[in-house]
Amino acid sequence: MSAENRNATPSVAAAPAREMPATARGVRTRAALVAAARVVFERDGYLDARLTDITKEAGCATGTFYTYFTNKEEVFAAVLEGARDDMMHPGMDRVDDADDPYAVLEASNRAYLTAYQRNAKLMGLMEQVAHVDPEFRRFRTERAEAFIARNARGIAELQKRSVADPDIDPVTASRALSGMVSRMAYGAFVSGEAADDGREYDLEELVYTLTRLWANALKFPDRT
Amino acid sequence: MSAENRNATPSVAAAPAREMPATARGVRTRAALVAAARVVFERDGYLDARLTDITKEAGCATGTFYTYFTNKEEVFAAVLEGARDDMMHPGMDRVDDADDPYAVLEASNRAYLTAYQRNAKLMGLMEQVAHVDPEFRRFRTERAEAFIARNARGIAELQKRSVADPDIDPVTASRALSGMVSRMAYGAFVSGEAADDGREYDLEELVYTLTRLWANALKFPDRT
Amino acid sequence: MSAENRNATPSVAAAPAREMPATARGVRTRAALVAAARVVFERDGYLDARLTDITKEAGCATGTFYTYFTNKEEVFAAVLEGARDDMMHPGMDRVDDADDPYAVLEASNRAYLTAYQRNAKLMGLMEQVAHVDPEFRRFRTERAEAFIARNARGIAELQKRSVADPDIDPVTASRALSGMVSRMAYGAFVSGEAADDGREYDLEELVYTLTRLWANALKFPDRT
Amino acid sequence: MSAENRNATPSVAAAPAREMPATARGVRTRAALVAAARVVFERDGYLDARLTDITKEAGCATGTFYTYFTNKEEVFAAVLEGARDDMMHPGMDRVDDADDPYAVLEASNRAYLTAYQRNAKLMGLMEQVAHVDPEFRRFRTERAEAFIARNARGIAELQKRSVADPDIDPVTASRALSGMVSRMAYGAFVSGEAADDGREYDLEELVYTLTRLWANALKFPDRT
DNA sequence: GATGAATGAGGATTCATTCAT
DNA sequence: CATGAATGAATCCTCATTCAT
Repeated sequence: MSAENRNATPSVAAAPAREMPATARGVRTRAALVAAARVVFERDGYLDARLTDITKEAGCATGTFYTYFTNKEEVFAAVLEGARDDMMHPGMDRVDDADDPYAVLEASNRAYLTAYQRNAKLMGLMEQVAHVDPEFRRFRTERAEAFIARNARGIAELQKRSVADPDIDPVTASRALSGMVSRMAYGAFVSGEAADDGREYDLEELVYTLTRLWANALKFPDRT
Repeated sequence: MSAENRNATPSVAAAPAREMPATARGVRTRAALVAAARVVFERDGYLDARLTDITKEAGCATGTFYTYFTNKEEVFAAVLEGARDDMMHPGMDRVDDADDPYAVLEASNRAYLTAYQRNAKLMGLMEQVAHVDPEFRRFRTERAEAFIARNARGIAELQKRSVADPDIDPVTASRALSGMVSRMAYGAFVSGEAADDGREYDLEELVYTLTRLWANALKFPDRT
Repeated sequence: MSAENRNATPSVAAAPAREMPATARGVRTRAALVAAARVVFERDGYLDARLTDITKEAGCATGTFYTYFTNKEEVFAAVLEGARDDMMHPGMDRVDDADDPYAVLEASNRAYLTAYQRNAKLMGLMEQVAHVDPEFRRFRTERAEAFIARNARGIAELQKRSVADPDIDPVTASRALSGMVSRMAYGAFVSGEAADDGREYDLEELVYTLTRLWANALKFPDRT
Repeated sequence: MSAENRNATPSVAAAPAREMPATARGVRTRAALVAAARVVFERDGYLDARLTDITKEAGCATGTFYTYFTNKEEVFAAVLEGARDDMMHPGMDRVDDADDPYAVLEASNRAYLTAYQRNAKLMGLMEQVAHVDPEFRRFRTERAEAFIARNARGIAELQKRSVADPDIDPVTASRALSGMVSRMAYGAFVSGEAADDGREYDLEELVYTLTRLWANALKFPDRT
C-alpha cells in the first residue's frame, strides 16, 4: 500500500496528453475546464456530456478545450485525477488498539464507505465509464486490485497470527469480501437500490453489518 | 422466487413493443434479427452496435428492423428474453439432504455461478447496458432484488432454526452476500480480472470459497 | 496500346469504395452526385469544394453523399472514371498512309491535343489534385507513363526501320517529347499561359509546331 | 531575361507585406522563421504546413509569426526569395566557343538542370503551390516566361544566322522546348517518375538527350 | 412483409488570427 | 518585440429513422 502507486501513475489514461499550461492564466483555464467537466459529467453522465457543454460551463470557447485535452476521455481522466487520492487512500482514523483486528477492520470499512459516499457521484461515473471505455476499465480494475491486494495481505497476516480461518485462500477471500463491500457501497450510495424499501441506507448499519459479516467469514475469534 | 416479475408483458423493458409477427415468415425474420442482435451485441458491445450491423448480420434490409422493433433497446430486451429463464432460475441439482444448510447453499451458489458462466457474455452486456440505459438499470435491479429477496428469506429461515447468526439483519446480509457472489461472478467470467495473476479462475474453488465465506459469515454451525 | 490497363484498374484510387447501388434510384442518385461533383470541382477547384456544395448541387441531403462515397477523393475518382476512356485513348483518325511516320505522328498529336482540349477543365483539375493527393499523383503518373511507353515503342520501331535517329535512347526521348506535348497542352488549354501575348492558341499551329519539332528531333527523313 | 520582375517589391507575391525588422533581434527572428518555414514546407508540403509548426520549428511563439508575416503565402514568398536568384539565373559555365550553338545550348541546359536539382525540393513546392494559390501561379508563370523569352530570342538569333529551321515560330518552339526541359527536370528531380524503371536519372544522360533533341528539333547543322 | 435509399440533426475537431501580459 | 492562451467559424461525418417501391 502507501506510496508505491502514488507517483507511478501520474495520469489515468496513457493518452498522449497535452502538456500542462505554462502560464497562470492557462492553469486557471484548465482548472475551470476540469471543474466544469465534473459538473457536466455528474449532471448528464459521461455519454451524454458534450464537449461544448463543458466549455460552455467553463465559460470559454470550444477551441479552448483542445488546448488542454484531446477528447472526452482525457478530461475525464483529469477529473478523476482530482479525486484520486481521496478515493485511493481514504484517510483512516487512528485505531486505538491496533491489535484488535475487528476494530481495525471496522475503521477500514468505515473509511472506505465514507470516502465512497463523499465521491459517490464520481464513483458512479467511474462505474459507468468503466463499462464504456476500456482505458478506464483498466483504471477501475487497478484501483480494485489495489484494495484487494492490500486486504489480502491483511488476511494473510491474520492467518499467520491464527486469528483468521486458515482454510481459505487469502487472495480469493479478499477478492470476495472486498467485492462485497464495494458492491454494497455502490448499491447504497450510487444506485440507491433500496430506495423502494422505504428504508434509507444508514452508514453505521452498513459498517456494522459488513464488518460483522467479514469478521465472521474469516472466523475472527469472539471478542470478549 | 415467485411470480412477481412474470406478468403479462413479455418484454423486459416497458417500451411500447411492436406486436409479435402474424405470419410464419415474420416469425422467422424476427428470430433472425434477435439472433443477429445477440451476435452483434456480444461482438461490438451495446453502444457500438449499429442497427444496420444487426440487419446485415440477419441478412435483411434496414427497414425490416422496424417491422419488429422500435429501437435498439427493444431488440436488446428481446435478446435478454431468450436467456431470461436460465438467468433467473438457474436449475439447481437436487440436494440429497435438504436439511444440511451448507449443502443447500453450496448447490445454490454452484447453480448461480454456472448459469452466470453459461451466459457470461450476456451478463457482461447486461451490466454495460444497465450503466447506460435506465430502462435496463431497472431490469437488472429487479433481477438482483429477486435473488436478494430469495436469499434473505433463506437467511431468516435459518435464523429461526437457530443455525444462523441472529444479530444480523437478514435483508442487509443477503444484500451483502448476494452482492459478493454476483460481483465475484462478474469478475471471474466477464472481466477476467485475475488474468494477470497467472491463475485461471477455477469454478470449484470459487464455489468452495464463496460458500465457506458465506457460511462462516452467517455462523453456520460446524459440520460434524 | 490496347486493353491492358483498361480492366486492370477499375477504380482510380484503391480506396475501399462503397459498393455500387442496387436499385435504379440508387444509380440515378449516384450519377447525380458524380455530375454535381464535376460541376463543383470545375467551378471551385478540388480544394475549395465542400461536400455539402456537391450534395446541394446534386439536390440531395448531406448524408446521401456517404451512401456512395467515403470522401472527396472518392467522388473525384468517380468523376475521372467518367472521362477516363476519352483521356486515355483519344480516338485517332484513320491515317491513310500508315507508312508515313510524319502523318501518323501528326494524327496522334492532334488526337491527343483534341482530347486534352475537350477535357481541359478536368485535366487542370487532375493536375491540381495530383499536386495535393498522393493517390492521384500515382494515377497521373500512370497515365503519363502509358503514353510514354506507347510512344517509346513507336520510336524504337522507327529506329529499327532507320527512320529515326539511332543515337537516342527511345524511352528518354519519349519521356522528353511526350512531356513537351503534354506540357504544351496544359499551357495552352488549361493555364492559358500565352493569353497576355495577345495571341490565342491555335490548335493547328500547335499541332504543326509540335509535330515538326518532334519529327526533327528524331531526325525523320525529309518528306519528298 | 531582364529587369521586369525586379522592381521595388522584394516579395514574390504582391501581398501587403510587413516591413522588414528594425532591430537586430528582429532580423534574427525573421530569419529563423523563414528557415523554419522552408524546413516545414519541404517536410510537410505547403498545404499541410501549419503556422504553429513553423513557429515551433523556429523556436518562437505563435504570435511572433504575425510580427513579420501576415499569412502562409507571405512566408512562402520569403522562402522563395532566398533561392530566387539561383533559380532564375543559374550560373552558366563560360563556353569556350560561343559560336558553337550546340555547346552553348548544352551548357545552358546543364546549368538549368543543375540549378533545378539543387533546388529540387523547392521547385516541387513551387509547383504544388502554383496549383493552389493564384498568386504563386503568376510567379511561376513569370519565371517560365522569362526562360521562354530568353530562349525564343536565342532561337530567333540562330534562325537569322541560318543555323536553325526557319519554318518554325521561335516563340512557340521555345515554349515547347523549354517546357520539354522543365517538365523533364521535374520528372527527374522532384517526382522521381522513373524510379520503377530501375534506372536512376543520370544528369549527363539527361543533358545529352535533351540537348540533342533540342538541336535536332531546330535542325542545327551537323557538327563536323 | 421486405427493401434499401434518403434524410438531416447533432457533435467533434481544426487552425488561422487576435490580444492582453 | 515576444509570448502563448483564447477564439469560433467552418466542415466533416455518423446513424437512427422514414418511406416510396
